[in-house]
Amino acid sequence: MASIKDVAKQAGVSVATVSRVFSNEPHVRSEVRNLVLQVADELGYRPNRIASSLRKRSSKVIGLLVPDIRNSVFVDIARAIEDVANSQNMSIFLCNTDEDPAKEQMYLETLLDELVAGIILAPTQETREPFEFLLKSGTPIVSVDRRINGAAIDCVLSDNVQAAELLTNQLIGNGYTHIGAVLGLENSTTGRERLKGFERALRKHNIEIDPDFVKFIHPDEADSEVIVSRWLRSENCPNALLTGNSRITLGAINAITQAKLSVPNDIALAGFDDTPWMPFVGSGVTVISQPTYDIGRTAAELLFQRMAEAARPVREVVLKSKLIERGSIRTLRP
Amino acid sequence: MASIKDVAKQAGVSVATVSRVFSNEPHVRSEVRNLVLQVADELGYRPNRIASSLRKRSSKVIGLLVPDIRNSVFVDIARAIEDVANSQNMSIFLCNTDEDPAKEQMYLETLLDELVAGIILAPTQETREPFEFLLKSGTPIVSVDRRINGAAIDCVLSDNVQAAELLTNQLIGNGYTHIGAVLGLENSTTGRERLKGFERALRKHNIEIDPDFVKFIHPDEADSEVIVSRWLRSENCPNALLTGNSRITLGAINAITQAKLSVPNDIALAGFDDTPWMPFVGSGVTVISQPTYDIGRTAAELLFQRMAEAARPVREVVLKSKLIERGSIRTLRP
DNA sequence: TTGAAAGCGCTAACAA
DNA sequence: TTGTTAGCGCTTTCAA
Repeated sequence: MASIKDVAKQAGVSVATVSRVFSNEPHVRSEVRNLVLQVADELGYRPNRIASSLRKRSSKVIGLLVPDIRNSVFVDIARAIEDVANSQNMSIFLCNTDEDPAKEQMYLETLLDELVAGIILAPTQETREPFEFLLKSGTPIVSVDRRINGAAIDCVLSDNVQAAELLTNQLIGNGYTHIGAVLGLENSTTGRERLKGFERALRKHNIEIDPDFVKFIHPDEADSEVIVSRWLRSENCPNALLTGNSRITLGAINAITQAKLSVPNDIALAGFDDTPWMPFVGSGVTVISQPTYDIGRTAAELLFQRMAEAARPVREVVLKSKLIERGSIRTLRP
Repeated sequence: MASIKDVAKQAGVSVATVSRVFSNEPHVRSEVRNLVLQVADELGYRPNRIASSLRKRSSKVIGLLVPDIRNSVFVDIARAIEDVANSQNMSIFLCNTDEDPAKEQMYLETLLDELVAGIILAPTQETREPFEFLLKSGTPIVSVDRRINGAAIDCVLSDNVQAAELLTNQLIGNGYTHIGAVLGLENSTTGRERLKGFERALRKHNIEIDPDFVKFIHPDEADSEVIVSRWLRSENCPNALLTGNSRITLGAINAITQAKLSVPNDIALAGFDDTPWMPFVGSGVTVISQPTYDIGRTAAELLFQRMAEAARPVREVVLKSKLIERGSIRTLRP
């Protein structure tokens, strides 16, 4: 593998000049630049990114931490970030935290050891304390989907409170008052804010909030199925369900199907997150569609802006979700 | 940030000794080792991975190239690889190629520039030639889901021919003879092998193969919808569909729904790739379930084995898919 | 079992 | 506009 020295020697210039050519620095005679480029091409030279990173104390890589890339929201966000990074000739480290603070911490430390140029994360916790070492490191950070309270970092998320209220109103408007909510973990922004929206809608309509009808779970099919199955077997069973993400929705549908019940005849369903298949399960599921790709793209753009200018004012971008009405809520006759 | 020098000075040993401690080399007195560890802890020292990579000419990162992480197969594979990598204290670079050889080439070069320890890729092409530079680099490589012909590299895929034959037989066995196949790109292993299985099944049952009923597309909803819509409007319309992945399946369902037709009454459907939602679209979709997570895990394991022993014999692992019968094929009365 | 020292390939300050 | 040179932080001979 040819190094910068080989190119310099072969072209009869110094290594500094070769470095300047490949860093697109202006002060190089175009004659010299062309010669260097030609020689580099002949030798098959490519700059060693690791050496460059060591010297500059920053790599051309950004770290991405998500709970689980298999979640439709996070895979869209990841794809968007990768697209933006790619356009800037940068790569991304993919890290799944599984909502586990210890795993998250381990990954963050590794990312710092790798001298990443920046980090985008969906934090597993909302308090500032576990991220203190990260913030102190000075590495540019953007949080997505969730906030870190009291941390002056850029943040991109969707309007969870409003969205949950919208979804709940959709149920209430169709005559439902016994609504069970199955949400993601309570100590995350999304879980908490969606609860807030849910409760706000109920309160505005003077519907009593039954604490048994609100469950926070590890946001996947399995736990969702367990909770919903239990509800379906109980005497005091909700007649409508609010689900906190697409996997929770699927778990709920599974439980309903296994109980030989059907949506929307026996129970109404309104969920978070649109996916390509939501139109086709049953008679379609009414959902909140988050602008997932835009969230990722915006987060990446904010990160690059911060990398370019560390002192710029911190921004929090809240993107609008929209309600997509389909066939999972029938109107209840009073 | 404390460096190895700081630790050495503070502990009264040489940097070599500190290096040995953190590389878990045996020849260090345990007394000295403990002292170094303690001092390192006090100073908050963590080895700089970039410096280590430069010196060792190999990083603790493996590159992963997939067509699109949003594809359910590849996201599972990616997750599995990440799990294995994580257990070895390594990170992964995520790269989406979009089935574009130029993008793939660009990423591969970047990965080499980053001195990755290994690469796992689902190649966009089957010929050896575009990967010549990669093979020459000596970087450990494993291909997943697809082969590179004539390249002596480890490879993990599923039994595409058999699976396609199984799926086609399922349709034929229920009385269908006008079967349209919508498959992924022809120049990939999966596309080609699945066609082979499809044709073999037809041939064994003496059913004529209509070339108009075989389409290779960019494997996503949009193109699938276009093809299937066109078929549905034509006079010579298939009465059953074989779809090459979950997104193609979704596109087909979309086209069928828009044509006011239904599965399985008007048209039968059998597809590749099981997803959590396949049981719930319509009366469930009969599919081939590939062992996606296992494919990824196996690929990562082969890669680590090759990293440990460059000269070991090349392995090709073919994992079994299974047919999952659901409600998308009704039996045709003759 | 330990240390001294060379050097991985690059960037950037400084000098010319 | 170009070159010289000193490291970035680590690993790895080689010698002790």
